[in-house]
Amino acid sequence: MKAQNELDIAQVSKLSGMPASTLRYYEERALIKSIGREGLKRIFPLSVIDQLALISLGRYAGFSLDEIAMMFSPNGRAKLDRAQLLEKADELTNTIQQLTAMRDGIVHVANCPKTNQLDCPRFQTLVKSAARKQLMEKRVRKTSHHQK
Amino acid sequence: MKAQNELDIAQVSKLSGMPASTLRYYEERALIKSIGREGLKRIFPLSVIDQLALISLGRYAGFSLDEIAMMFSPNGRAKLDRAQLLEKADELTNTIQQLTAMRDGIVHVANCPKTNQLDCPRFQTLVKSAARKQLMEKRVRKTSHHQK
DNA sequence: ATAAATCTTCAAGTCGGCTTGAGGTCAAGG
DNA sequence: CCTTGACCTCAAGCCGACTTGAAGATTTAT
Repeated sequence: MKAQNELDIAQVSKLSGMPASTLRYYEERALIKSIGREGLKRIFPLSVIDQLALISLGRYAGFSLDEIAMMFSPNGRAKLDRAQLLEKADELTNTIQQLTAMRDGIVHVANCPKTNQLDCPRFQTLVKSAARKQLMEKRVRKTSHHQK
Repeated sequence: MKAQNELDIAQVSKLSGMPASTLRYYEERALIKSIGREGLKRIFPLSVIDQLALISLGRYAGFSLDEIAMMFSPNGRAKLDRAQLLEKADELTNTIQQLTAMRDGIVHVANCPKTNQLDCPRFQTLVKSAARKQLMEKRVRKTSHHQK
């Protein structure tokens, strides 16, 4: 007895690609809201799909769930703050630059004729700049760039 | 009674910028090796500084400690495998591209005149491609691009 | 009517990379 | 000789974002 613009958790899960456990967790964290219950079962509005896509995007861009939560107004519409967005963009630019330097260094080392890479001056530079950045930025990188 | 090319943990900590607890942890994980003890106290060879820089670099590039451990031969010299390095470089290239797309999208949204960003077609595209990537790659991104 | 499927809650577990804290040991300085 | 302080060990805790599992409720299909 569900309206055609309402979804149960299984449908949301299928449409969004997220497991039901994640959806419950997100609701607990107030990132999404179910519109009611049918018996015990949550009913979500169709709009939750867009919200979830936005959440994916935010996560992907490096926002924490707390940050994302703050981007939704109490009524559930997105309220993306321009300054905040540009700040995030800047952070991404930094990260991109560093990763680029890193990648170029790695490629160089892979092709470097020196038998012991530690002796390659360019490698040393790379190592040192990475170390310096770690110190300066106290960057907490738990990044894993591998998929598998 | 320490030779001039040997360091205690406090000196290593100061030179590397890493807390002593991290150094002990790295030794436990067999990433570094102390060369002996003076009483209870660990003595490290000077070369540990280079190794730690290399470890920083590796972490920064997204290697896990396990991966890094495998990059050191039993004698402690780095043995960087060319194929492995190039693979890492490829991963970085992917990450860089995605982050770049993300940043450009964010900047666009920040400047987009539409009042409700969800209505911006470009934003929708961005959101969708992010969602698609998450599904396809099952990328486990615990990345946090923020410092603080 | 009853069994199977699907949902519910809540607590606890997982992962990686450390940090923290309690309690113990040891070398040097006063 | 004795205190101080730098070091030690080992176990436990922390973080974020979920996942897992047990036990119960409800709906749906037979």
